[in-house]
This record gives sequence, structure tokens and C-alpha cells, in this order.
Amino acid sequence: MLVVVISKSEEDVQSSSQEHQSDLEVILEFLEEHYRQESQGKAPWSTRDFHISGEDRSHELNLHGTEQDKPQEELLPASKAQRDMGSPAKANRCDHGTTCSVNHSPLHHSSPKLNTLKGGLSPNPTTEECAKSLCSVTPAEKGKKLRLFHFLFEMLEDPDMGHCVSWVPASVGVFRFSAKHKERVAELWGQRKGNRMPMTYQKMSRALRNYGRSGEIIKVKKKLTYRFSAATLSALQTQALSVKK
DNA sequence: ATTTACGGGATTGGGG
DNA sequence: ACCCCAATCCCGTAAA
Repeated sequence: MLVVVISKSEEDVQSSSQEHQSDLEVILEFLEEHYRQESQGKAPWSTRDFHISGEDRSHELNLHGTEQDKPQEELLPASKAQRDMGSPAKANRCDHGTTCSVNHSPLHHSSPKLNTLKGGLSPNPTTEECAKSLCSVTPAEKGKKLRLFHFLFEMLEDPDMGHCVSWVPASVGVFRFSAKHKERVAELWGQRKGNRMPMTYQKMSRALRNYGRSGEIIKVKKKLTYRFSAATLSALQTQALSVKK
């Protein structure tokens, strides 16, 4: 396992671009966490899952997270004005209500679907907390609220939101907010929750940090960057797949 | 020196 | 009434 990582590192050193360097840092973060969990005898994912499929996927992906932000920076010029207006979501892109017509990823309307993780939960039993929390969250069925990490996953799977949040290439489950549009994600989150007061990135990121305790989402030591735990991610992905079918 | 992002204790609110 | 816990508020600190 270490061998794989080392070879990856060398590759990054060779390419020596700053972006690759940053990704490497993220990967190292991931490794540390992995090691931590393993040393507790509770590795929630297999070495294979992490290093092979993860790395392989990274080579397939041709995206560059930081680049993604730039070309579309001005896509949402109205977002601030809309925030001031009070009920912006409906005017802007779909707030996942019943009347949206934007082209969506298959996951887009997943608030009801993602909320039924129970059915699609992967049989990965090692992280009991995660399994428990994911299983217990079936808001649509039970009338509970949508959870923040479901919402974020939904955003991440939505190509239309790529300029606000996006997966970090070459690192499994790691995602990054756009510095310019992070507030937009928070806004949408607040709207989805039906909050009276506008949600902000600051508040949302605090909620994100709270996930650190349960291990559902872990902060990466890099600006605006977080990582889904493997268990959470696989549960969400499994759910996504079952929704697709 | 200033701005932005992070960290975390305290509080709130909904569900069981 | 009480407990639990995710979400939110708020303020201090770190980092760019």
C-alpha cells in the first residue's frame, strides 16, 4: 500500500506543478486519517478501495479543481443580489422543489432519494457510527430533515454546481469549495432547510466540522477542502447507483 | 495590518 | 419533562 502511495508521490514530484503538490497534501491527509483508523483496528475501508480504485480513478479524471473555479467565476453574478432579495433560490437554479427544469444529474432530485439511504447503504460494516447515522437518516420516510452531507453530495454530483463545489481530482472523497461561490452553496443549503435567516459559509462550515466527530466528513488541512469518510462516501454512492437504476 | 478561514464552546430546536 | 444530537451562533485564533 505504501508502495502505491510512494509511486504516486514521485509522479507528483515529477510533474512538480503546484496544483499537483496541493493534491499530494490532500492525499497525505487522507493517508494519515487512514492510518489513524487502522491503528484503532477499525479501518472502515479496504486498502484496495482506497489506493487502487482511488488512485486509478484519479488518473482517469482529467479535472483540475482550481481550474474549475476560474472559467465560470461569473456564472452567478446575481447571487449576492438574490441573497438580499430574500427568496433567491427559486429564481436561480432549482432549489429542488417540484418545479425545476434545469438539466440535472440523475442525483439531482435526490432529496427524497438520498434520504432513503437505508435501502442503498453499502454493507460496509466497519464504521458503525457512520452506518448507524446513515441508516438512521431517512428523512423522507420519517419526515426528518435532510442532512448537510447529503445535500453536499448532491451538489457535488450536479455539474451545474461545479463552480461552487467540486471534487478534488486525484483524491477520493475530497471536495473543495470555490472561494468565490462557497456562499452560494451555503445559501442553497439554508434555502433547502427553509431557514428564515440566510445560511452562510461560516455557519455551514461549522456544521461540517461537527461531522468530524462522527467521522462522516473530515476537514482536510487545506483551504476550503473537506473529505467524506470512505463509509459515508460509499453509502452515498451506492445510494446514487441504486437511484440511477 | 487586514482579511479570510478555521476551531470550538455555548446555545437552540426538533425528535424520541 | 427529559435527553440526545445536529445545527446554529458567536467569538477568538491562525494563516494568507
